[in-house]
Amino acid sequence: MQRTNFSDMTCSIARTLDVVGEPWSPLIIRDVWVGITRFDDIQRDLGISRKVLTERLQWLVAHGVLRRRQYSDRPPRYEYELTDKGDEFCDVLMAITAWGDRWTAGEAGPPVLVRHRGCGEYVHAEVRCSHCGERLRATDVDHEAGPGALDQPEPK
Amino acid sequence: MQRTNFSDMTCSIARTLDVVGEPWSPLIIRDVWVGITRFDDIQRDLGISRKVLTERLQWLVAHGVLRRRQYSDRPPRYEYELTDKGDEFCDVLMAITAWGDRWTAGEAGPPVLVRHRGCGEYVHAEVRCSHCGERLRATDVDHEAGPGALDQPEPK
DNA sequence: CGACTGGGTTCCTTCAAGCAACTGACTTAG
DNA sequence: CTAAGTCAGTTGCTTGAAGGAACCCAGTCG
Repeated sequence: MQRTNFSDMTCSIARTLDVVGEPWSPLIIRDVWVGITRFDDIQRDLGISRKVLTERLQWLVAHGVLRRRQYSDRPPRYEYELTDKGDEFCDVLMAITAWGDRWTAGEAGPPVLVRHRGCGEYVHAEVRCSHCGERLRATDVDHEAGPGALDQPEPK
Repeated sequence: MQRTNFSDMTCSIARTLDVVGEPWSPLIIRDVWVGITRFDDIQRDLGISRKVLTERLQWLVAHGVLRRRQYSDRPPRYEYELTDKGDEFCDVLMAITAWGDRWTAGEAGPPVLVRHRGCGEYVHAEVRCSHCGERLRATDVDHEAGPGALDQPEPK
């Protein structure tokens, strides 16, 4: 874990990054999401050291993002699956994918296409207002202190 | 920067995390977004070491997420602002905020409320389909190899 | 029994973050 | 003019996390 304790910050972004703020965790969650759920398969797919994968998986399980599911009794064998908490983190992954497709894919184009089962099209994630449904851009919103804020008047 | 070269991976998530995959960069971008744009103000707000802040800022400028803007000629003084690339990363930050509000805020509730200028309500980011506008959840999409994929048949 | 699979664990090295002090450019007040 | 203050870094050292490689254990199967 990072040395700075981001979970102590009064900021949802920082607290989230405390759980998934290094690169491997989002990639592991992504792998589990697309069906790569076993230790060796994840390790092979990501090229991550077994030690770090073990630690990340334990961390993500401890933080309720993943859970282990036994898929074999003899011998006892486990795979990982997303919890609801992990499921909803995929919103973030989709937003990251959309940004990455736009700014890091270069000439080759996106490595992965996202097809929406509902409409059948290749789509990307759009961030929209939960109330009126309009596109939410950086300049469309104001930040105000919420109930969980400290007594600081400044937005964080 | 991390030792693993995530930019070499054929994966938009990994390439994005190569640029912003440690906790400080998203927090710095968030600060600049909400108007905390000067070195000392960012440093004070985040409690980050001056050394790391310098490095992160230089990195983000080099990767086109931030740019420096001179706000004083005598003495020469700079502040940081979002590029278009950085602007669009705020979509990711809004998705992170929504997830964090839901899963990390606890009893206190969200520290920051997001008010949509368009409809005036306190809202959160919803990830929706760019084509039909429906909510996009983890189980609503399929991943398929795209033009930038290697010759692997597996989704990444 | 040996080979293999699955899922780790251990040890050592390297690198990035944290801390504290320092630096340089510039301005302003006494 | 000098000293103090602001701004934006830079430097040196320590510490913790990641990477790499080897190793380990439990269990199954031929």
